[in-house]
Amino acid sequence: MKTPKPISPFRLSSLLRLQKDPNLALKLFQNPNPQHPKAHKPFRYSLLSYDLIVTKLGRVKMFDQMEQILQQMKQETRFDPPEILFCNVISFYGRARLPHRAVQMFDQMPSFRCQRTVKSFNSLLDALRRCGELPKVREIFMGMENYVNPDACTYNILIKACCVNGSLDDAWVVFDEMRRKGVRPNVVTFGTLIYGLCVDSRLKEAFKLKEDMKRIYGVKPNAFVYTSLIKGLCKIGELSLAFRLKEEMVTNKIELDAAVYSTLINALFKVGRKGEVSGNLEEMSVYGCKPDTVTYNAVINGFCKEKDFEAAFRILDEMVKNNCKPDIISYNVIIGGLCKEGKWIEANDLFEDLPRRGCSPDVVSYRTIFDGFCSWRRFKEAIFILEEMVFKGYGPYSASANKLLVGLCEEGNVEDLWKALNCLVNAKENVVDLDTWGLVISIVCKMDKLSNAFNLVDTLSALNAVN
DNA sequence: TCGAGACTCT
Repeated sequence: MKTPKPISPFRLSSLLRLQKDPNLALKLFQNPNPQHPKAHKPFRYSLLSYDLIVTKLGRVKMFDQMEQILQQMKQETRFDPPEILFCNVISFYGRARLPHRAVQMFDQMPSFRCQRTVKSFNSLLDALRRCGELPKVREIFMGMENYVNPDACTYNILIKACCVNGSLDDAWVVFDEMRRKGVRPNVVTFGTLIYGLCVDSRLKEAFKLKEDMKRIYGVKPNAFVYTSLIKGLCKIGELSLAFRLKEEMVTNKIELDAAVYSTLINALFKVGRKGEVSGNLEEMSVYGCKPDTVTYNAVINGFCKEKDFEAAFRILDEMVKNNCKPDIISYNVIIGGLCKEGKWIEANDLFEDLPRRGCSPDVVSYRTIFDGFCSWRRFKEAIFILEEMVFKGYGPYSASANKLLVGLCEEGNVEDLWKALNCLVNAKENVVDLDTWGLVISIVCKMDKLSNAFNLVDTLSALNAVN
């Protein structure tokens, strides 16, 4: 058999682009020519292939492997890596809540022969904002003017930080400073401010700003601005005004997107107008926007609230058919709905089927199914789940844990009570309230030998140590 | 994926 031709650096990039599995992509990158072991000169990796593999690894949080590739890239002398690559790495760390590593990457950039502009500063600011490191955001912003000129993006990040923090007044201070420094606010600036106002239910001000942005600043509102306003109107039950706003988008030739419809569909279900949902879904295709996972999730949620699980499962099938992958939220909604109705067998079936469906349960899935078992007094099943979730580092809702303990006390089931307590000791935070403790102690003392009461004291001190 | 949103659980 003929040995295949060795892979060229150019070909490696296209193969990396096609490879969806990050582990396989990494293997491919590390050993592009398994058929030609060491017979050739060192492989001349292109900058593009570095960029592709770093992005792939960063997206799935394979940070150790990503750092290794970065070190390898540092040794390359044939090119200087572009700033955007590091901006991406910084933002991966921000999304993964690893502020230290974001700062580290920023600090190391010069050693990669890469100059830092306002873009890297912005990436770092946003990463720190996501991690809630607001004092650090402030500190870096104060210092950055010695190196670069803050741009609109910089101020937008600061405004966002204020809005998320619930301090809209501070957001206005930043907005004023932005204008004083001669930086023109753009559509993101206004979008962020309007979003903040809507979340705070200050709709009057939000609508005024929408007018001002056009009239005074010459910035046209976009779909993002409209969605915030529509959501704000839905929240106060003004659905007809919300729909009128959607019509205004059509009149003003602002492209409708799935988010607008997800918001409206969610609101329709909430006020019991589910009959209008399918009409809206049809209208979406008229405007050329396809429902996405969030839209479908809103529909699934609506059906579950109506206890129409058949319809909910039908939507799951429809998603698959329309090439729209259900995510963990889609499943959590159904599992939660089933649990609420006492259909814990069906809920557990779906829960256990998650891996086969290509979705791993998250902390919400565990808490939901655990609460379902506790509410319907399926204590054996609950303890089984509790063991698994604590092992994974997830903790239950406090109310569910208390339901379990109280239930076991009522049943006088000291053995299972013991098991549950041992699990809860290993949970990250103390979720058992004082009244429940009192009950547990009195039951154990009454039911069991004194020795267990001593053990219980040990358990209690272990919990206190955790606290 | 240098900056903004819509869907689940508290």
